[in-house]
Amino acid sequence: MILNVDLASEVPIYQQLRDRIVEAIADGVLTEGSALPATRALAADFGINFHTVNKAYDLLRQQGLIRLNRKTGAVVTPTVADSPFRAQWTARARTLLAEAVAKGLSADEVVTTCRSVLESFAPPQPQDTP
Amino acid sequence: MILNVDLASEVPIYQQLRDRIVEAIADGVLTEGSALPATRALAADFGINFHTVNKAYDLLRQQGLIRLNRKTGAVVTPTVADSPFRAQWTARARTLLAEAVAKGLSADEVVTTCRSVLESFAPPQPQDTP
DNA sequence: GGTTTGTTCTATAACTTATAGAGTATAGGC
DNA sequence: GCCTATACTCTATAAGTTATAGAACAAACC
Repeated sequence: MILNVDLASEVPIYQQLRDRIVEAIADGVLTEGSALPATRALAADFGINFHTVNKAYDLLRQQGLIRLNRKTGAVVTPTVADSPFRAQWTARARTLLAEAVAKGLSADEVVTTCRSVLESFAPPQPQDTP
Repeated sequence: MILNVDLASEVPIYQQLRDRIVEAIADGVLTEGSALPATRALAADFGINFHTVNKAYDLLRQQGLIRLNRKTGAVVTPTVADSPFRAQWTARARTLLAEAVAKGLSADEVVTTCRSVLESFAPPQPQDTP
């Protein structure tokens, strides 16, 4: 798993880590049951402090995307989008979509962009294709 | 114009203000040439410091959505989504969309939600409908 | 028992958020 | 032309956030 984190960015490192892991889950790179690297190992990889990785993992745990175990480490868990999540997600989407529209993009352009991003996710897990 | 800002939220006030104004522009509540309230007046409305409003306006100016003048105040300007904006917007959309997919929403559900949010924007300016 | 892993605690420097007051520029009235 | 109202601009400051750091603890596993 390759997580692209920019240490020079103004976006907090723990947030970038969280975002990249969420994207990896959406991508299907990380599937249910996949183990994430140990906090100390991942921190060493990026040359950052393990507390920073800890914070990213903690956000993911709060969101219900991973489970943390003493020895097992962080494991991706199956999740269901509940009603509060949907409402909060829609509110955030509203802001992002508004930004595109305010900058003059048409609704169709925006939908097309979203669809193409979504298509780049989750390559259907290899099934028997006779 | 009613801007719904939550002073108790963990989201910075200036960011909420910016987001609500962007949404008002997308909504068509604020159109090209519309004047925003004066910083001190808006600050007084919310019972916050005018510097905080200033920061929100400054973000909008950096994004090219409004223009600031000494006596005229803040005015909504026509904008065009350039290539860097599109790229950066798509990257942000990727993170948000990934979150929905990671939480188990289907691509279709997500597209439908986006489309319905987009439809709630920009009631097409009243034209002659014979 | 020792290793590996997450968890917790305290501490600290640099940056961000929000507030505050004084200063400066411009439009319009006298 | 000068004055005043208005609102942007600069500097300062307190509180909170981000990232780092070291030390220690707890549980699972070999």
